[in-house]
Amino acid sequence: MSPAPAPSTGRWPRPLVAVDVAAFTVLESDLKILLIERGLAPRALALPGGFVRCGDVVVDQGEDLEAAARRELREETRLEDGLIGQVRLRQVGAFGAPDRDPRARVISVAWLALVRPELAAFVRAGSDAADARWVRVADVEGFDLAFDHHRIVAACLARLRRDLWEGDVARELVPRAFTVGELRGVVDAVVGVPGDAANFRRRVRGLVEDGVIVEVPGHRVTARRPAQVYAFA
Amino acid sequence: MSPAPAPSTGRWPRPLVAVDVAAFTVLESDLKILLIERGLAPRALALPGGFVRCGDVVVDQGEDLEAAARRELREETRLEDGLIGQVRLRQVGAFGAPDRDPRARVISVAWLALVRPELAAFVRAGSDAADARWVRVADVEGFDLAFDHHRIVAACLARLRRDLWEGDVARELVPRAFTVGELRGVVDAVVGVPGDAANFRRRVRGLVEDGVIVEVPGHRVTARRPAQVYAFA
DNA sequence: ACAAAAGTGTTCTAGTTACACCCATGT
DNA sequence: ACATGGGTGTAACTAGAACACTTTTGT
Repeated sequence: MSPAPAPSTGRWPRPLVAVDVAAFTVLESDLKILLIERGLAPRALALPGGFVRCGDVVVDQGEDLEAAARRELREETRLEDGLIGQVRLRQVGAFGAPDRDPRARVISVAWLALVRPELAAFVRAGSDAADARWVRVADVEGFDLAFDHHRIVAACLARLRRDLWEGDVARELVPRAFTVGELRGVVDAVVGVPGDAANFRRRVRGLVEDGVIVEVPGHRVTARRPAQVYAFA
Repeated sequence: MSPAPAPSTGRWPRPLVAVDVAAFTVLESDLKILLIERGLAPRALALPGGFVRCGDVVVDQGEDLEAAARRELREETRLEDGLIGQVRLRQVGAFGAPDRDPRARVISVAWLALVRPELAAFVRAGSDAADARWVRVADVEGFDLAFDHHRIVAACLARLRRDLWEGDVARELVPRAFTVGELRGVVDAVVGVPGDAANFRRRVRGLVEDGVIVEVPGHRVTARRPAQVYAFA
């Protein structure tokens, strides 16, 4: 709810509040997640993230949760402001189990981010990160992640798969212009197993009829037969 | 993510972290939500909730977020521990916009709770609440709620409707034993508009065949024709 | 010519909707 | 008898899965 006895002062012990971002992309037909190697404290692989800025708490209450997530993503990946602005963030939930960070009570709000493959190439380590790299989701469980980040990744991944079709998640993982085959490749990568190409095409045709996707003049010239190019409306 | 420079001490300004619970039930064919009249500070209607206990932050990090929500619900409704234990809580999300509470930076984690009508009758105001009452959801937008609780209510309501069928939400809103008509009444109340009775029955029959619902020996004797009684498996 | 991907068509099934209808019972 | 809710039947429509098939290109 909110304070009542002790408003601004902080008579009770307060937790730290952080944001963590699970950024996904599709590269080389594989669903990948962005992990950073922490430059500080527990030197392990982790999701990009950090503490929410609270200002001085009296005249300035600081930044929004989403703004914090976007800022952390920007700082640790060195993606420019303009590029990060294109990335939409979805809140997945708060993780606040008591000893998730043994050093202090930290409650973390997890965010899901979808990054276009074109942008994904630009990420490089920044600020608190010693390294930043895209890791195959299939390989993640083999890694040793900091804190409860394995749980957070699992939750974000579930959310991503759940919202694949509704909530136009796929649109944020393909280049602006794409062929049906490319879109199918992305969806297959997210789902994990390939689906029927014919049915997929039908589904896309439905989206075209609904105006969600529009046909774009050109044709993509591939190694094989050229395909019609589309774009999200 | 987590601390690194300043772990336990709190070098940066820390926010307060609260939990708010949107508890729903169905009474008199209406979907209702539990609101309390705050006994403290901003004297307005609000969701039951309060601050997360963080222990001393060094040897004891305090309680889990869900535990905090359950505790607040128990304290402010005076429902016994055993009864509250039956209520399942689902996390809806974190609300942390900068000036949602003008007095201090407060980040609140919202929880959705479903309460059986049998239990709903037992709630009465407790601890920080001057009053506690069940309010028709349809009437809520007319009320003046504390902080951003209107937003929280909207999010929880959306979540409730979304998960109505999957994630067996309905089971937590009906008495242990129920007739098809009663179950339909609850679902209709949540959805807002009544559906087709015949199709609903068919759907329930499907659940029976799947073993989700089982037929219970007795018959309910109503004002009209007695109906078969069912229970969730 | 051949492989490979683009693109079309067809069938089967299951689920949802809408609506007509009978049944049992308390008043 | 009759209104009311319990309970059944059915036709129309829709979405999806499975799979066979043709077309177009680069090599």
